[in-house]
Amino acid sequence: MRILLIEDDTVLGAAVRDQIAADGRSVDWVTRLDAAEDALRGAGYDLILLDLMLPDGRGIGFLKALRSRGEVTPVIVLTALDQVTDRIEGLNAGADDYLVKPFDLAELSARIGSVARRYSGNPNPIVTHGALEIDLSARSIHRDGRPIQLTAREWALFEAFLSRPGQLLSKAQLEDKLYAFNAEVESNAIEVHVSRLRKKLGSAVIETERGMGYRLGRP
Amino acid sequence: MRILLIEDDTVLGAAVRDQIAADGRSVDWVTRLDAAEDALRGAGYDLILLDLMLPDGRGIGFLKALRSRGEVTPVIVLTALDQVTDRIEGLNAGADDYLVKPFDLAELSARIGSVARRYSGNPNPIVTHGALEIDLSARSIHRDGRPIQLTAREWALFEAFLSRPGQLLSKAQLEDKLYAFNAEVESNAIEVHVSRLRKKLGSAVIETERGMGYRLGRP
DNA sequence: GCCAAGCTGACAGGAACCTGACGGGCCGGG
DNA sequence: CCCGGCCCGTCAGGTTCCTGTCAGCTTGGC
Repeated sequence: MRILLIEDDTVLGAAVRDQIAADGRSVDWVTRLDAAEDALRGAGYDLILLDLMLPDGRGIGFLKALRSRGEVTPVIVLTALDQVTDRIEGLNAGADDYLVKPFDLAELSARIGSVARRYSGNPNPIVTHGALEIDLSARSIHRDGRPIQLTAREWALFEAFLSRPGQLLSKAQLEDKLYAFNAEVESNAIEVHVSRLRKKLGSAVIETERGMGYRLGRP
Repeated sequence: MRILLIEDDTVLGAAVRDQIAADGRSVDWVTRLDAAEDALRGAGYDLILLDLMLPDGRGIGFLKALRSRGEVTPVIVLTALDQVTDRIEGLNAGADDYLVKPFDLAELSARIGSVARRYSGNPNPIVTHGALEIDLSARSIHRDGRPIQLTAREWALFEAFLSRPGQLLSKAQLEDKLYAFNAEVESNAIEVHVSRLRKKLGSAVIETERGMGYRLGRP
């Protein structure tokens, strides 16, 4: 498993690099986006850790450019706590996960392990859930051979359920996953997204635990 | 930490089970894949030890099926097949580690500890009470592999008993736990909820101390 | 047998949830 | 620069089903 770390803070970068190495994974560390471009040209990375605040450009634009040219390598964004809008923007741009600085290195290892399990090893990482066929790396879903298109928010929501099958997730937890911690969603946005997901995926996929939250139903 | 051991060799199985128990971890041991399926339906395992040669099917297929339905529980494969192709196959199928028989039991402990540390980020504490398996974070209860659905209030009540096993809880204490301080409950709401809980969980779970209150019965 | 305490089926009110509709914001094309 | 399409948060009206209350019954102590 090869990881590309894009981080200009030398202290944090070194700590992250050492942590990844201690987990037995291979890591390349660059501090600038142009260096990252060069590294990616060599290809072969399984995961990108991307800091959003860099000296020579905005990480968001880099991520968007990456996705727009069809790059599917999973990206975990590292962002400072106060950049709330960045976080939402990053999700729309195609990030797979977030870590808000300052983050626990053990947490980083867990997230990397999670991504690694989902994407690596298996050359064709198709997950099935009932009649649904889910390709996590391509972010596509099929049912009966027919493709189902999800929007960014819908995918993020569905992924939250997929990563913890059977787990009960409260609306507050889902809001934390979809939005910044303190981003106030003063309405029933989660309910609406669940409703839209059910319409696309089938009503039995997500179950409601009234008063407590939602969970992914057993296939 | 709950571990599911899938191993048909009774001598080796017993040795492994005893070793894990000696390490202070909880083990369930099954000898067939269909029994493993049943055990997993109850969910809540933190690690699976999987023998690849079993009487009722190939372990590889089992592991692939597990991963294809989104199960992320780490798996350590136990195999006598000391061949490169089998190792590669096992890892591609989603195994996290493997041990080639005959293996040293201390080595097994070390691998388990390693996996436990790596995945300690997503704890899934399972409490058992008699035939009930309770996952507090997922808010799910299983009995004989079958799920039991509780409402929000019923959970709050049951949690109050679980957090103080064997201790007598008066109705006033339970009311404080279930409702806001000044919420006036002028009726037998607690009695009603206890009744509903007993109907779902079994009548022996909660005992009545006439004139005093309720307590969680001995399993 | 009598009374207090607890149990449980039934029910109505309302909190929680669902969903169709709408408009603002963003983006790409013309 | 304008226009159309899409995504997404908000809102309102309808629906579901949780839950407190009550009444009648059972249980247990004396």
